[in-house]
Amino acid sequence: MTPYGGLSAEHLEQFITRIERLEEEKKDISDSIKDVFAEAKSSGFDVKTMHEVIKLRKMAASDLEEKEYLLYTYKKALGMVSEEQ
Amino acid sequence: MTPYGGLSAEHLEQFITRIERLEEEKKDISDSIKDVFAEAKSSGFDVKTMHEVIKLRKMAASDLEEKEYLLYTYKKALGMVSEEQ
Amino acid sequence: MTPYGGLSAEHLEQFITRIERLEEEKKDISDSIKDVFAEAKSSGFDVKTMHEVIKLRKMAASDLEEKEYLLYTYKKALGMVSEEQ
Amino acid sequence: MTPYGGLSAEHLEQFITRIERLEEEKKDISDSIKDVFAEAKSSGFDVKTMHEVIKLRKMAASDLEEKEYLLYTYKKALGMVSEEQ
DNA sequence: CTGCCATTTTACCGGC
DNA sequence: GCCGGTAAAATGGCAG
Repeated sequence: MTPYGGLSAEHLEQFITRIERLEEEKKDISDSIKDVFAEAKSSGFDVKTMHEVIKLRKMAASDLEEKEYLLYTYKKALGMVSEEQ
Repeated sequence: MTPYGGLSAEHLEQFITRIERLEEEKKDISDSIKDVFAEAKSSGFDVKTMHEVIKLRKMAASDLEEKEYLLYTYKKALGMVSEEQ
Repeated sequence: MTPYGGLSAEHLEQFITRIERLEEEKKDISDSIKDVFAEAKSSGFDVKTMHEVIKLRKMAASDLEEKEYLLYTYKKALGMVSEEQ
Repeated sequence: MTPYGGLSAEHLEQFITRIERLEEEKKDISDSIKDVFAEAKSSGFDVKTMHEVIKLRKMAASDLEEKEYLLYTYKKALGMVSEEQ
């Protein structure tokens, strides 16, 4: 059944409103992040490098797992591991 | 003066940590938004159209006209508009 | 039957290699497309609008109407259409 | 100067046409890739795993560099590396 | 048919 | 103020 007739317009309005509210909150946080970068910059740190560091920290955590997983995947693809492994 | 000697390492760590914390919060909100869209979808609404509507609501009237006019110009140049349009 | 014993490893390697080769070609073409857009941009055209136009050309007439109608319905539900529209 | 007057319409047409042509080629390649996967599948290989393998092969190359780079980046952020490094 | 993943597109932000 | 690259969002496609 298509959402027309009954309360659909209010329904839609509610969803839209909730989303727009959340997007505002999200924007506030983005602004806070910007502020922190600005503060760091005025303390003498290089913003671009900080971005790199953060990005790499995010990646670093999962990298090791992935590397081990790569080996396992190869073996599996070639039928070199038993099922329960 | 370069930020070296003294408290720089801790300093940097603090900035990075604050930012990472904020980015987590931001991600939580993004997830919430996704949830709302999913809920709307399972209520029968079309997610893509909802995105369009939200975008339009955000856009100021003058911007809209500008955008529409530019698109029209391009379509005309490519023969994509009929006479009565 | 699992693909193991005999030539499976070479077999897999061949498939993977063929795919990776094709993906490279695909990437080259993507790059070419980017180049053309860049060229158009430096000739003074608006890239975003070009994307829109291309999308519209791809879309069949009936799909377009459908899409337009759906959007109109949502806007109406949200009070975003004036009477004369 | 805006691109209107003179040969702009033809100009635009040419750009659009070139792009559409390239997109067709790209689609052909995508189809070829799909074919290879289908062929592999009917030879008994698991498509999902193949995707994983390909993805990981792409990542494997750059992982090591990244890890070393992370350390370097930290040092740099703290002013612990000299300029020419 | 649904959910997931890849790609593409858009927006943002810092640098010049 | 513009350009470039970087990160997020959105769309589309594929497997299950």
